[in-house]
Amino acid sequence: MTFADIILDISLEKLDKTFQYMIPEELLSSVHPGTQVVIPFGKGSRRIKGFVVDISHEPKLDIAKIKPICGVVKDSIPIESQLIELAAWMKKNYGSTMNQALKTVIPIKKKQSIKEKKRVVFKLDEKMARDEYASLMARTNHSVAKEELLKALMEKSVIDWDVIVNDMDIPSSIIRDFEKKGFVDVLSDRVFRNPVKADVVDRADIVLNDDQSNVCNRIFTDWLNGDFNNTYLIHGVTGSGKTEVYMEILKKTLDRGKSAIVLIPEIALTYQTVNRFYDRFGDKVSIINSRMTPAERFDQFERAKSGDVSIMVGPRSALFTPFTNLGLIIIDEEHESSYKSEVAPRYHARETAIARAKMNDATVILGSATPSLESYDRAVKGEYILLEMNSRVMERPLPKCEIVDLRDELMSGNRSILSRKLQTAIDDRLKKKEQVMLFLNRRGMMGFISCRACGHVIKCPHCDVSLSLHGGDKLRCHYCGYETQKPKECPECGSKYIGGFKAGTQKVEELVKAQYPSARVLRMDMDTTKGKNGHQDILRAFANHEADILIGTQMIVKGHDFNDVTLVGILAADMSLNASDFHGAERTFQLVTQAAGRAGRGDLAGEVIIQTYQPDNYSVVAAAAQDYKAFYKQEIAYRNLMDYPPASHMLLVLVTSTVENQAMGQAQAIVNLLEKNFDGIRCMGPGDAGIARINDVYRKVIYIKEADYNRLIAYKDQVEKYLLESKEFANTATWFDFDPMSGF
DNA sequence: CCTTAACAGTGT
DNA sequence: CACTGTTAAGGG
Repeated sequence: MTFADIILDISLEKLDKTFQYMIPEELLSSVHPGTQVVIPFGKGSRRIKGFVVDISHEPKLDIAKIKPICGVVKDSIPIESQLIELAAWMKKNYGSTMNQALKTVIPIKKKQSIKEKKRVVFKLDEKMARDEYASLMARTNHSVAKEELLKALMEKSVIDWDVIVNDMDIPSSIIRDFEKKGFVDVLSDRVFRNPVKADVVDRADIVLNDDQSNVCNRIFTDWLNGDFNNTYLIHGVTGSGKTEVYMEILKKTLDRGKSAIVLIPEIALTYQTVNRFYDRFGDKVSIINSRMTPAERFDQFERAKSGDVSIMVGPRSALFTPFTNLGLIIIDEEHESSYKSEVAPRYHARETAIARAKMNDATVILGSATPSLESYDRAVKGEYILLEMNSRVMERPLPKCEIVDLRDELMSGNRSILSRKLQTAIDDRLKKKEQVMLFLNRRGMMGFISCRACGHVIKCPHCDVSLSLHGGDKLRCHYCGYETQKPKECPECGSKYIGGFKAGTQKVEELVKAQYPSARVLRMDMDTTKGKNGHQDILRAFANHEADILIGTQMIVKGHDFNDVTLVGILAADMSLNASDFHGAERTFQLVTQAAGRAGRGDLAGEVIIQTYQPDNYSVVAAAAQDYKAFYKQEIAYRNLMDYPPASHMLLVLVTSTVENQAMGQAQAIVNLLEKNFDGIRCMGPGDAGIARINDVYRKVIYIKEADYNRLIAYKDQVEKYLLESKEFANTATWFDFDPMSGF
């Protein structure tokens, strides 16, 4: 016996529960998640349409109460079907409940968001109306409400639904009654919030350079040959003009009568970026962002569904724009970790975009100056089509990069955060009235230990990632749980200058202000950007040259072009390098490359100074040379050697509990279960998570490496099944993350 | 969401 | 009593 969970109207918040129906034998093959079906509903078993969201074999209630599905709706498959299918795919591939997946994919209409304005139109002529009124009054006990409504309609033949229900205090059932009797029609027109008004500036004058037109031509040729469902990776150096390429391809997509989704990292979703799309495509473009209310976002999706707009620009969640004729998905800055969801289902926008594109025979374009290793590897293997753009627009030269060895600074007695080289360079720029950006990468720093004399970093002997400091004197590996005492002196050179690297943007700001009292300094980090537009205000102030030096974290790397910036200082490239997960080198390369790309955007040539304790590290060297291929070669060798993604896939299982040994017990039980059931499985852990305790909730992690993604799914399914059955560690919560992007 | 059933209210 | 209006619950 097979059953289907069916949802009636997904977008309605109050009706978001599913109803179970039986699938008749003959429909078994045609019913799957996403299918639209006709079902008998309610007491009279009236026929209504619904969507299948899940298939199961156990009845949830008395089998006698379960009705069978009447049939499958064949023609005109609505967009919801597709999105539900996508949700089912996400559930399977990333692990979550079907409900979580559905909520990710389809925004719920909140009660207050009555975006429909209904009008009641009177259909009776004067004579009929008077007759009806007379017969109503002639009744021994006439209905006051009906009388009132009839009278009102005789005076004014069109009345807003809201006015009748709220102001006149007449129940909606009476209007429905009138409608059934044919007295009135209920019409509804849609009013959308926040419609974009913009004029198209036809910029026919834009001429693409050779690289740019080669990329466009390649894709257009494929399209001409009817070859739409490809994934392209555009690898273009910083400043190579990827956006113009996107514009051309978008235009062609619209010409084909198709719609497009453009994903941009939230942090780059500034007024400036979005304006470029408005300028080119006017009100065919809509955007969504995280500051919008759910109702506003819902409206933008509705506009897309109705064909009102054809291009949706937004962060990860814009991927689920309900376009019925999707032809193109662009993911800009493809390597950004914000494309990975932090909540279940922990989907990656890249994979999910490819899955959605497959359903629509659509094209996916990934763009980056520093592609993720996963993507580049797939491009090298031919899974994606690699398109390179090596020249910068206007032939601007790449900035001059210099690596400064911080160990030398220490040896010469300079204990400052700023190297002597950087200090003189800043002096020089201040004199010339040019601008300086100082970049401090603090994220992902989880208390690694390094030697300030020789730069040696203490690593796990089993996992080759940095060990983290715990409780002052213990070092621990976040992957396998390996633990050791913190050494008193450097095991390499014997120096006693060994410890954590402690410096925040605030400290740097103080220092810079003290050293350059005449300079105007701006700081940009989590603290200074709390306000609604804090972000933009600071960037705008800096762009207007209201400050000479901008100090910040990753935030300053994206968004704006500052023409007067001729010096970029990267204070400690090691910070991200030694984050305790295997992405360290990749992230460092990306950050240094992107930060360096900020210099020399205008007419003046740029200079970049990279400070590091590990000047020979390939990620620093390659970034300084803006040489992605060299970096890729080194890094992929490391990943292959250690069997980290993309060489293999990884599944992270996180077990949390307020009781530490509950969490540990559950985690151990999961490992035991998997090792018993799957021969040769490679489980690491359980160990403490990177942050071992948050708000008194203990966090234990298990990592599993496996080349075959489907086997990882099988492991997850096995664990999920066990979790449903076992009650031994009831006080714990467990979730999964496939190919995690950040440490835990 | 829509339907229904049960309950409260009203005029004669 | 006959009928209408109101409200809350149920739907598989």
